[in-house]
Amino acid sequence: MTLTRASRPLSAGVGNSNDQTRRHNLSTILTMLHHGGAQTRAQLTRQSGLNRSTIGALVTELAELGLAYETEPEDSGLVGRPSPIVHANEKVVAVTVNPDVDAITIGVVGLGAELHKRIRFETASVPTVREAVNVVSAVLAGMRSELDAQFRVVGVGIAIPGLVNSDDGTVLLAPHLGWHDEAVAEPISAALGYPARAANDAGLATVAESLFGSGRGVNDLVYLNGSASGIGGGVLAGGSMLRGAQGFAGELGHTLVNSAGIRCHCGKVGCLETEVNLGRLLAVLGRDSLGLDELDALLVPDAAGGALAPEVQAEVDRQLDVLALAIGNFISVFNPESFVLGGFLGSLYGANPERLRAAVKDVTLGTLGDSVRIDRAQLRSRLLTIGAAELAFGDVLADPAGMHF
Amino acid sequence: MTLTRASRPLSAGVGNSNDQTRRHNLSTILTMLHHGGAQTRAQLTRQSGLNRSTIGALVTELAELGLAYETEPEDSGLVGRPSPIVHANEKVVAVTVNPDVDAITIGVVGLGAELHKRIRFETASVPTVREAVNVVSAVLAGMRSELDAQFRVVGVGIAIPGLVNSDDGTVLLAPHLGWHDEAVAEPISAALGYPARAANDAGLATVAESLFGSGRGVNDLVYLNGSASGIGGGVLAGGSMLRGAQGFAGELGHTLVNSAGIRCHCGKVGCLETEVNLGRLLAVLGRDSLGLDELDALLVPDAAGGALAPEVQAEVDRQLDVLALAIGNFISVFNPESFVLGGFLGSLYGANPERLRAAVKDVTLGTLGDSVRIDRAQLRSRLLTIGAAELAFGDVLADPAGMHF
DNA sequence: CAACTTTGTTGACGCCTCAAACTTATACCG
DNA sequence: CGGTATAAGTTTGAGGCGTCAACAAAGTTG
Repeated sequence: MTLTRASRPLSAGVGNSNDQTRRHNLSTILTMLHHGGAQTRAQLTRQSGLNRSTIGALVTELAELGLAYETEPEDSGLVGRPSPIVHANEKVVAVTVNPDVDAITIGVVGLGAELHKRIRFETASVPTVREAVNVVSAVLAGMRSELDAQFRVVGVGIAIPGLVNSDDGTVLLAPHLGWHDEAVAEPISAALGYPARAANDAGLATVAESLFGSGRGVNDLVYLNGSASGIGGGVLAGGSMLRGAQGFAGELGHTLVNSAGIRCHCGKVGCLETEVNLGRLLAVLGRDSLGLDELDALLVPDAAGGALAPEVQAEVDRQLDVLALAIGNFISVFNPESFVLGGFLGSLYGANPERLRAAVKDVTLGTLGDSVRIDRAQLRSRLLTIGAAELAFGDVLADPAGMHF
Repeated sequence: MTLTRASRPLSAGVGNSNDQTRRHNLSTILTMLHHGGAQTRAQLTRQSGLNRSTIGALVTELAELGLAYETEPEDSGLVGRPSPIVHANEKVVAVTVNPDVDAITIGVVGLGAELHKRIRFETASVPTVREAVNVVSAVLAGMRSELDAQFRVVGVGIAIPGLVNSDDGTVLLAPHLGWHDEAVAEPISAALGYPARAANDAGLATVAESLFGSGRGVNDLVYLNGSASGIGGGVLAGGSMLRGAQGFAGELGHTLVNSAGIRCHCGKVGCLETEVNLGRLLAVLGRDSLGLDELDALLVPDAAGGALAPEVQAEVDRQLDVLALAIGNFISVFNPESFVLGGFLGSLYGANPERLRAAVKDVTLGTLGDSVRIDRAQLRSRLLTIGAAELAFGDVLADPAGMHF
């Protein structure tokens, strides 16, 4: 069972509550198309449990709203009248913004997570909010005519490497960008003329990975991402993201793993991200910086072509053991179905999967450790763009008929 | 934002979907009465946002179902026609079972969390599942006539100090009871003839405290309970309990707090419950065992009448500092609105609240530590009984019209 | 006591989904 | 090749539910 407290008002005052039903059903169908891909009307009927007639009406309405369209039935070879295929309209797009220390990535993503376009704008130095807004404005101005002609933009999704209050799109603290207590969604929205939302990048990555990557169909998963700037994460619990009171939940890099460790920039001692750390890996590898593919080539046995140097192996194993401690904690706390490891954590895992699995079993109660899956992230470079788009799509998906373009 | 994946079938095949609406609304109103206490129809109308007429119809239906009743309006002194007061029917009850090492507590709790009856049956030794079932059967047989005459039993809720698969009511492991891999809900249901559900006690305590105790109105809270057998907990996230894939989420006592600590029975080293521990407190107090009220009397300054002995103070402060580390972790992970401390953790906190608050601030990022509240649990001895009842009430609350008695 | 205010009650209305009957498009089979 | 079976889109009517508006009821205020 799921204990839930009384939900807030059913219908916000005005309007017939059958509208609510309709809205909910439209939302469900569009979400099925967006997350599950194109499907026949017959499949939608079966999956939703709704009536044939109702699906017909709903699909027609979605088509009229320009959010979906139908194509000729495929030659399925099955007996019976063929059912037309319903697609979420990939021309309905979200603009995504992903500011980083050395670049700002801007994307255009359609329903169904179709990546139409992506532009990486390299910056000379770490951008300020104002600079980021200017870059985004400029890039979008450049493709305005194309955007207007070919697509319908429903909103902007912004993925921030830091603590974001996702209710109002304000950045509380993004250490590596040097942003703190600044409104981000609002100026971007004002500059572009589209509604904008911002959220933590790792949380968005979790969403993306759970919907379109390794976590497909999983309802309880923990995503851990390792980047040069630390470890971020996100938790999907019972099918929905853990937000927390202000939307700051999921700072998994600041879990205690070593009481004798060093002090983290967060003020605590022995945080996961001070112990499991790209910098330390680079140090034993004798490198300054490294792309993810290069890292894989150096660490993953198959790719590395033989055994690792002893000091590298030792550091890898140490980091894996520490990671296992943290994962053990998360298992006790969340009891997830699976873990998804992204960024350099994926490479680290790839370097010695058995060691991590065994270490995790060591630190979990009874048989709990056996049932939990550990996977590498799948979405790679598209991850954040797709996650940010999901943020922007939230409103259309929740109320397809309520959108006014 | 709240990203949620496509919800499962809207209507489970059969029936008009207006039924769904009606069910949902009935559920909402009954839940409001149960959790929020008796209210006038006018209040229900305002809170729910539904129409006056609709509330009228819903209340009438709930009354016909025997789940609610109306009483004469109170003399409010306000202008206008007085609105009758609607009550959840407290004669609709759940039977609760709470097996412990030295006793089995059985309760009868009505809607509105009214505790009608509670019987503590002391056992000579730690009970087996079979013995527990027998005790419950015997106790219920004794009050069968009273139960049948005065109440309507909707189900049985069982609170287990251990890992429980709440889907099928099976105990995976309850270390202190010595139960493992045993069905519990099923034999009790068979013996009593009522539907039965089982869940982890700390999780149920969380529910109870969040609905009727310190956590009223809070949507994101972490509950931590300290007992002689360890530390359990539960997490309310976004208004619903964290369950995890198999329902084992919330084992907060097994969070790492000291890498140089001792090995816990769970296999890990330096778990919260090995460091923050009633046994250690008793040791410095020179006592063997202690009731909670006695503990308060010895630890809490006001009650203790002056300063604590230095070695006691030192141990208290050490445990508080360690607890703060764990709380710091939980803040990073859950970003809760408040913490509720029950059992001996409440006394520990009471002994030096400022120290814990200060230590928590020390280990949290930026201003996050300032906004989080720390409270002692309120429900005390009624806690588990009310929590277990909530488990049994789940079905009626979710679908008031669907119950067949 | 009349005016005012709030709330319960009743019946008309619109909307939604469903079920059933009908139509269409395909495969299967002799 | 034509008839039958099957699956699915389409059309139509029915039933249920919540809203709204008008009216009735039951208090307070001046």
